[in-house]
Amino acid sequence: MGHVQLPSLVLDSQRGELVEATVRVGRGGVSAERSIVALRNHCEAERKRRARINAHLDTLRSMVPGANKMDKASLLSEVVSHLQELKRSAAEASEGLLMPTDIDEVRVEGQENGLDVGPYLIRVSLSCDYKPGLLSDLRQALDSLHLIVMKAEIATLEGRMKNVL
Amino acid sequence: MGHVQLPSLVLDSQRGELVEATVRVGRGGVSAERSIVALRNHCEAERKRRARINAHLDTLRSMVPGANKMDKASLLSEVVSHLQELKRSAAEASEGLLMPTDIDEVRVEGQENGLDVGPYLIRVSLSCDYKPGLLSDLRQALDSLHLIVMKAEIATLEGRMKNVL
DNA sequence: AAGCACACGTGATTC
DNA sequence: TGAATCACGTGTGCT
Repeated sequence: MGHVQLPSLVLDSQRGELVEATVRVGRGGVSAERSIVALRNHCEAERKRRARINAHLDTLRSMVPGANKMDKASLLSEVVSHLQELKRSAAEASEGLLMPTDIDEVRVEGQENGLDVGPYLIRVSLSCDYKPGLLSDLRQALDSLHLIVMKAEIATLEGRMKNVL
Repeated sequence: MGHVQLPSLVLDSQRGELVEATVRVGRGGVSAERSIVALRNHCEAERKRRARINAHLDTLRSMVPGANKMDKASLLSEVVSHLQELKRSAAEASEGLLMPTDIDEVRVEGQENGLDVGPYLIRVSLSCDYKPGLLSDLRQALDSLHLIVMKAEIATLEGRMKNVL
């Protein structure tokens, strides 16, 4: 297991000086073979490794909108979220480009919240020819159904409208 | 600086047992104050922290296509690449309207109508982070300028909004 | 003081 | 064998 055991070398007590620990186990000096220089290489390599990792971590911080000055764990968590979000919106953006079409469509994907009654989420997407006042009509219909719109994406293209709520 | 210095406590040599190092510096035992339990809490907290980070790292591994069994640095590098790639494809997925994703922008392309005064057409496109009430603010601004909106295209994507009038 | 977060040096493991 | 990666315990600083 990874413990501190039989420290054959001790570092400094002053300025990064490596000192041989006076340890004699059984026969002759097993330690202090040529290790001092090897150890230096080792821990310097490790430092370089940490630098690489932290560098990538920093570039991630710069790419994620609000993630500046977040601790390492939260940053990674945020990166995961953003990655999911981008994958999702990328998928449905390429699908939204096939702007459906000549036919009008209303699709409802609901997902229960765990409670039999009470709040649950549905996702409705509709696309049709746009006409003035359509949005307020939609809003009225939503209100009459006691639905609260959490997030809306509206796109109009060439007189067609797609609406994802 | 962060070195190993004057180890007042030594761990195990066997099964996670904490042993006081017989160190007497000058006057009386400065070490072994209340440290044993505090140290336990400390290193256990640190272990939990590492667990969180590595957990997120693992979920990242599962999300990135070919990044299974990559070392930590390469994984993060790959995550950066994929994040850029997704941002790019998400941006150009909005196709006809290529949303300038990073910077806010207001562009006005005016074209005279032939008359020096009187009605003329302008085409304004703006993109910025979306916030509630932004649309009505925009409408108010337009009204105060005595502008009539002939045609509007509105698209929202990932909290960004593009607006062509 | 008491908690968290980070960088460090080092033992173990793998190729 | 060295080189490279990881997990660990610890020192240190910030709050």
